[in-house]
Amino acid sequence: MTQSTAIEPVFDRLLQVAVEVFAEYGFREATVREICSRAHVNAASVNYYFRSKEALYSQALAFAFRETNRLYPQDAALDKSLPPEQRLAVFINNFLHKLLDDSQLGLHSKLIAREIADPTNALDDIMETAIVPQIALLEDIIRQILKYPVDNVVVQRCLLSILGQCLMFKHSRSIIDHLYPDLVADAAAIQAGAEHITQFSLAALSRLTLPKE
Amino acid sequence: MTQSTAIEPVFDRLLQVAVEVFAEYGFREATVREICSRAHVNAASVNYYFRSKEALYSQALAFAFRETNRLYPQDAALDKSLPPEQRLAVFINNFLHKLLDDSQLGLHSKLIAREIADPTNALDDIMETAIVPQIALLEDIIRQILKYPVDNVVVQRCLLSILGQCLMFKHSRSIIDHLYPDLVADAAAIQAGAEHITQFSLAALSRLTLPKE
DNA sequence: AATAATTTCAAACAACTGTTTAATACAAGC
DNA sequence: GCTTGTATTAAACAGTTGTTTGAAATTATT
Repeated sequence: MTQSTAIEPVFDRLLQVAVEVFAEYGFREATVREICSRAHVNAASVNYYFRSKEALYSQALAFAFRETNRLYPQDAALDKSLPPEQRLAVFINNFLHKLLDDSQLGLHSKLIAREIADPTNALDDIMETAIVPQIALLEDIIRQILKYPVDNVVVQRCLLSILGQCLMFKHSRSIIDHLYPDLVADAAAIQAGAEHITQFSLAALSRLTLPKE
Repeated sequence: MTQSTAIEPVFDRLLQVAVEVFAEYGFREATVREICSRAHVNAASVNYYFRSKEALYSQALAFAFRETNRLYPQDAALDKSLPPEQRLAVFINNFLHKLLDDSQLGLHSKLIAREIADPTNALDDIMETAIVPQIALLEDIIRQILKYPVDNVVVQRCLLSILGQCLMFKHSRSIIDHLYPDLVADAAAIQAGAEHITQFSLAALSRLTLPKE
């Protein structure tokens, strides 16, 4: 009897290839035959090891989340002894690299971005375990930067402002590549992008702390 | 008697229904039969009036762009006699309403957002006519706000920061609905969101004008 | 080595896809 | 009337999809 945690070559190969293909084509356009072909296994293997294409997708999505958080842990951002401005810088830099990594990890985040932009039933399972904690972390950092107690809604809107700047690079990549191809050319460009978002956001946050007229 | 009937020609009905269905399901998952069924026409009509499903999609996408720009023209943002801060406020407010409109227009922008997040061949045609002018407008506004001549890259990054905050509401709607459902509840919430993004961005821009290191 | 359990495989299945076809309905013009 | 061009229709087509099947190959257990 096979469990989901069992270590089997074919099982693992299918999972990894599934992330690739689902990221490239999306759930519907990706075909079981393509996945099996790339994994060099018979076309019936998906239904043998996983129950169905949908179950494979669900597991591939969970796998992608696990991998991104394993390879880019948010340790430094979690360290509450650091000044919150620095924690924000680390968070953004980490997050952006996670999104734009050219290696296999880029595929992970591509799959995740697809799921967020066009959710399937699998998103609900992921939301609580993988997304909410990240959001809570960023919320905590923002609240510390704002210092003075502010309305929850203000914190939430600032969070969306920061997150939106980062996700822009993933969700609207087609536009960026067309308009400003140099902006995401290499690792240095990503670093520079992260620094800009950090500066932009810190500048905005520091202004919001001042009482307005 | 056929002339006095209020129903629109088959061609127009197909185009409108196509926007609906493509926005709801995406290009691949949307079926010709579903579109024809909702339009109450025979399944062969798509190939009769349009050449193919792909050609229908291309025309539906162009139609969606035309509609959004017709119903939410950027007149005020174009008015160079206004102070740039006010033009930015108008631009963002306009853009956000365009994205989050609950009416038929919401479908238009949903279709567009799909295309941007997961481009097909149809995007290239749209890019020059519909997207580039909007970008150029926003670039112009930002450059005026920054006052002092700055590197093009700085302007570009600020533009992406602002655009990203807006598009967040469209591309990551699933997350927002899950975490902060009240933030996009009604027209007032959208207005408040636009005001936040404007304040957030103006605060950041005014800080960036100061010489740093 | 013999038996049992598991894994692999080619083939078939049933449902669905976009598209084509060929017959029909219908209007306008002569 | 008839002809002509357009519009609509049901049916069929050809291809792809996820999934199932049942036999063969492989591995594990005794």
